Amino acid sequence: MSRRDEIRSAARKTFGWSELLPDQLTAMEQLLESRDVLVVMPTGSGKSAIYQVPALLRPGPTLVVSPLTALQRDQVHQIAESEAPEAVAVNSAQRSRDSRQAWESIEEGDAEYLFLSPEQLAREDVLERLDEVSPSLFVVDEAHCVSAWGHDFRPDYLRLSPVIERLGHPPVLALTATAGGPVREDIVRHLGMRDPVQVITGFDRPNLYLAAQWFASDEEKRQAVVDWVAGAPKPGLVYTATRKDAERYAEALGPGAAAYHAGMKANERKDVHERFLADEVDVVVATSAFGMGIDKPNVRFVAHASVPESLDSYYQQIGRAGRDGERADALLFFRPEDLGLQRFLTSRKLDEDGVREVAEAVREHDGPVAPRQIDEEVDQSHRRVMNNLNLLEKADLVDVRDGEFDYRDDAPEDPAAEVAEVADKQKELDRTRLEVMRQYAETQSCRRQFLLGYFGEALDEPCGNCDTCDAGTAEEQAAFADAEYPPDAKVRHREWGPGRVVHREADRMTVLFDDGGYRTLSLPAVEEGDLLVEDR
DNA sequence: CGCTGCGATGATAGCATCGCAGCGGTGCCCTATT
Repeated sequence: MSRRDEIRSAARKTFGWSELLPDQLTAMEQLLESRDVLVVMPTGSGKSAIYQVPALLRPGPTLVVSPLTALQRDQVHQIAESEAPEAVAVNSAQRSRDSRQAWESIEEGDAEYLFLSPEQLAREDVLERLDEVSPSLFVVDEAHCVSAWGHDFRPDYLRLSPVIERLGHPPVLALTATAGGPVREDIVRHLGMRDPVQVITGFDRPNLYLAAQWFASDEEKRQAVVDWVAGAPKPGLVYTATRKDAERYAEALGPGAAAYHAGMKANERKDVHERFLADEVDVVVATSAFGMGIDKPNVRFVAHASVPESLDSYYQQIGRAGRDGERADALLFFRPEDLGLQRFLTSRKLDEDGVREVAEAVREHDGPVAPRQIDEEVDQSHRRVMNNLNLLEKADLVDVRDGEFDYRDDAPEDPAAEVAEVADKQKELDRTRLEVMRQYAETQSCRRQFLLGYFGEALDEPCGNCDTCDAGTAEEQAAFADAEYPPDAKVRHREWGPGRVVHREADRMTVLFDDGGYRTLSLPAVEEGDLLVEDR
């Protein structure tokens, strides 16, 4: 039996899937060839199947790293409803007895799928148990979290690579619905994926009507959001930047609307979530806390009452609309002042004293030392220690082998200058990502071309299903987009070096540079100063 | 970065303006109390 037949047969017998998409099949096949695979596919297109089936055909258990315990629970239940072998999770949200039983099932070979958070993988006792059971597949679900959260919010996401190595580098599968170029590179680098096969399906969601409205005053914007949502087909989602706004808008929208944010009690959040899925709540007004793992087909709009911090987040959030393929609206209510809040939220202040303290602790060990050990020695929160360790690694001040840190002999005693440089670079990238978000909001050209260009996908003609196409400005702008600098074209800048074209508009273009983030260049200046050459 | 709320000030009777401090998002985890 050929490998493909083997896969198809297992999919049919165990899960009852009579057909697999070509991309699914390709990814599964590569995993069985022991290749690392990065998959970027829309939610609802069967990403989970990509590990669920090959797991059956490889000898050991499959480890799935998942960011939320709620997601883990859902996945365990979903697998329990199929004919597949048992799935279990180990986390702090369940009774310790359940976790103990989960380990036993895995160790005895009864369970095939094990769900863990990255934080679990920072524990020595967990790693020792994993050593014993030798996972044969290492899956990172919602892999964009590596890039989105790893750099500050959940630093253990950047420490998965040593875990993978310790386990003998089983094939690594990274799954996500949203990842542009830099995010993909981040995932590959931080997971230490080896020559990964990339399976990327198109980003376009043609049934989403894209639009943005510009406001000068906060009051007008608020009124416009409320009026528009009141008249829009339901159900829908409204994203706000703050918890307070989520509550305020929910209040203004009346009884059909409910707020959702991380400041609410767990049972209230669960209740809103469930009532939304059951069509008992028309509109959820939420912060970014709402969304991951939500697969509701009939969401008719995603409105943003305030800009998110990047087009990556924006695309992720609007992607929750129109999964049924019917028309849905993605409307951004934009006010330039709102960018200030995002600037604040994404600006991480360098913890200079903390880095020094952590560096000192690492240096005091003559040989390599485990992060866990430093965590015990230094009086800082786990998150803070891990972030500071990550910074030392990024600044190249330590050698990291098998997950252990060794302060380099040739590194300066005081890490401050080197670490500041690395932190500044990250900050600059964040700043430029936000700037592209502003450009999307203010663009006169086809919004879909802009959005797809950001993800490295060229759309030859204006889409005809966005506000700038309706207004005719997209057509005017399109006339400028000659063949010279199409989206994704490689260029080289005198100062910033190599980069990729993201967007082209009348007399300016936006380029993502490997060093320097997103930059907008004036075309006359480029031509006059001979700043850019095409780089093939 | 920009909004909100507070108290002090000022000009003159019920309020207007200024300055300044505080706040703003995402979730693991595990521990000490009810």
